[in-house]
Amino acid sequence: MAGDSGGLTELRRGVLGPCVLALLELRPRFGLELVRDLSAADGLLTSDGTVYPLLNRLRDAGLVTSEWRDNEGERARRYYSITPAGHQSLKRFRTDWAQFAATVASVLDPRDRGKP
Amino acid sequence: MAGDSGGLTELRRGVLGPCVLALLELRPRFGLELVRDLSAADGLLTSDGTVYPLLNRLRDAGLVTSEWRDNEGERARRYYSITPAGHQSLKRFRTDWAQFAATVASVLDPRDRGKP
DNA sequence: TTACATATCTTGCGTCGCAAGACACCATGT
DNA sequence: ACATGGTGTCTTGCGACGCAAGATATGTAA
Repeated sequence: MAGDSGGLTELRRGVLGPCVLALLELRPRFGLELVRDLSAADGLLTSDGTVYPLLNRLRDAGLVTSEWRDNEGERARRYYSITPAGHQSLKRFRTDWAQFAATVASVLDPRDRGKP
Repeated sequence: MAGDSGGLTELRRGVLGPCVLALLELRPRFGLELVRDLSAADGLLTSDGTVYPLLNRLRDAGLVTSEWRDNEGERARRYYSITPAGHQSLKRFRTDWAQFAATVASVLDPRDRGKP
């Protein structure tokens, strides 16, 4: 159960998808690049085995598209791009997340309830 | 997949336990009372079927204790109290959560990350 | 050749929130 | 007496998803 240092793994559930969308909103990226970017972000991700199924789910949901790019002097890599539906989904998640995080913070720290 | 209004269910994973601890930190409560309190908090919880297994897990982990109280004029109810280990776990989660929420917010909303 | 890094993808597993339902108790109404 | 509805605890089956580990393929360097 406690493979990681605490229950942080469970926290990542449902967050990784939107985070991928947010990264793709800046520019298209390939799979391992996303793994590196998310790992760099305070260890949001620990294994590439998480990302490829996740990207497939996002693609099946119509939130991203993928395309092989075989530029000269580069390896052939599959690049993912966000779709308009992905933009919309991300936009909605941003407000959902803000609300959710605020709710959790208020339960965790009831002092801030009344208001400063 | 989109049974609820978004993927909010997944967000609750790993958060409900600490939220229960935070409520028990204020005072002991019984199961259905926790259900009502968490439901009132912006729908952090939807079913009592979530809470009783969760309380068992917290008890097995030594984070809460439970005790039947049969006061006169009241129904017999099982009250849960937080333990010192529960306090410690909650304290740690508060910092973990603050860090995690900040990380997610920064990925979702990349402000001044030095990188084109 | 050997060895290692890069890159994509698959498999099996464990956790946990959820809906639905079972069971028991108590108060009230007819 | 009997039925009804609210309260309270608990169990079962399910589905979603992050993770570790491994498979495969290719490019670069010793």
